[in-house]
Amino acid sequence: MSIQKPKGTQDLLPGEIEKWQYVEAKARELCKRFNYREIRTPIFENTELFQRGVGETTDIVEKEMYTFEAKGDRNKPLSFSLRPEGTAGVVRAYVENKIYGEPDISKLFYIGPMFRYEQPQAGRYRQFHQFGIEAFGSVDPSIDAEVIALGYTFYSELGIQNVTVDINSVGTPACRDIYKQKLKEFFTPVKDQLCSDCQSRFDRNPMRILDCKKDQKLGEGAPTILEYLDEECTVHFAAVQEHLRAMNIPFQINPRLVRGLDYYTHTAFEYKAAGIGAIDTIGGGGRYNGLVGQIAGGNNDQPGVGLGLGLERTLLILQAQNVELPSEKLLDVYLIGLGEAAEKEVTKQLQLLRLAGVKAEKDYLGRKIKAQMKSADRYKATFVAILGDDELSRGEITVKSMANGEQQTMLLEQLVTGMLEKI
RNA sequence: GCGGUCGUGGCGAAGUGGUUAACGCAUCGGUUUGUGGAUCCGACACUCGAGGGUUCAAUUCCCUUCGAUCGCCCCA
Repeated sequence: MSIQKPKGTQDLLPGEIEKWQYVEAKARELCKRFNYREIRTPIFENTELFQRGVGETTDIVEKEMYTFEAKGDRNKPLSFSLRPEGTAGVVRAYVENKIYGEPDISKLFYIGPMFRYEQPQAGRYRQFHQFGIEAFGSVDPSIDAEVIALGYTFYSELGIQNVTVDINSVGTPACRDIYKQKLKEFFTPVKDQLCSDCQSRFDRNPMRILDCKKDQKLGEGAPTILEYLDEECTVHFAAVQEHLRAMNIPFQINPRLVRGLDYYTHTAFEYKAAGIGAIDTIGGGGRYNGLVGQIAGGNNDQPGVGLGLGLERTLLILQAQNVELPSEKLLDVYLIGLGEAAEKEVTKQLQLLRLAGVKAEKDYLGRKIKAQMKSADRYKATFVAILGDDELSRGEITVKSMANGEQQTMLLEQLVTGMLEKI
């Protein structure tokens, strides 16, 4: 058996990659309009960064990281991990490069691969790609709303329909502690009836029980976090909604929305769309006040808010909704040379055309003219230019339109300018 | 980590315990000695994911393994 790609990874081949390029170009262009600037951070980081940043007890850190040892000191080898998400690395770079020292708030975006050791299924891979943004330095609710709006705009400008935005406030750690206590009290009488997963969630993270599909009924009537938000959190959450309404971003409040990463405070949100098997979340994010300080080691704490969107999921939804992405034609002109002298001239003209910006191609398999015509047709070339000995001797070339079959003769020396006019 | 389904040429897809593994698409060649998208003709799998077992005989039965896919958990 020849070597195969690792499970859960994929080769993006010509034919498919154009869609990726289009989607990524959309992301970059959108970020320009919203004034977010690109940042590229390493694909692996010290394992500790993710342990501290993502959260020691999250599934991601507990069982989904690709961690490896590297040479360090004899006694203390270094432990690195492939990044399972984008925020921790960006926060690290923000702190390490003292970007907080700049006068304005920092608005950054990234596009790149992430890695999680999980069982693949529809819309889930071990190497997947995210487009994400992070805004550091402001607690203003309008920036929460801006982040949500950027993600929503991304989907809508790609032509994706029926994306819903769920938002919630997960408060501060202080209100969350009170709420978790109340939640435990609520579930205590029925604790034995909870599923085994939820039994363990009861102690570790009771908020997750509300997410459980099996225990929906038991969770009915449970208190919501919104009832336990303090004054500041309530005001912030209301203001985020105001700004969303002002921007005409549709949303719904989902008090049961809990995210899988520990670092969120205040705003949490998810984008959902149907069409990828059992998966409906295509992106999400939230505010993470305190995370920067935690990663910086207590100094230079700065508030932040961001999002991460799954690119595979975006493409799957585009496919599910039959969205046609604009595609570029491959060739303007296909050159056919008949005979040795003509072929040499074709090589010369090919280069001249390419230098002039014309997408041009020729045959490299020694095929007959008919086969070359077919090849030109497959490439969807707009024109075919045929050069035989007789044309060559007159210093001319025959140019044929593949759309209507019309042919005309051009002077060889005018081929480049002629093609530039036609395309 | 657990469970379901699947694995035949570039792609799609039949098939059977036994000396030629259908068919369709695509490709290549010819019909048209310099012209595509139509028709017709022809070519194209020492081989049925890999390894092992049962058998006189296995692509077809059994086991293992790898992979794909879908789902659970969780998430992008």
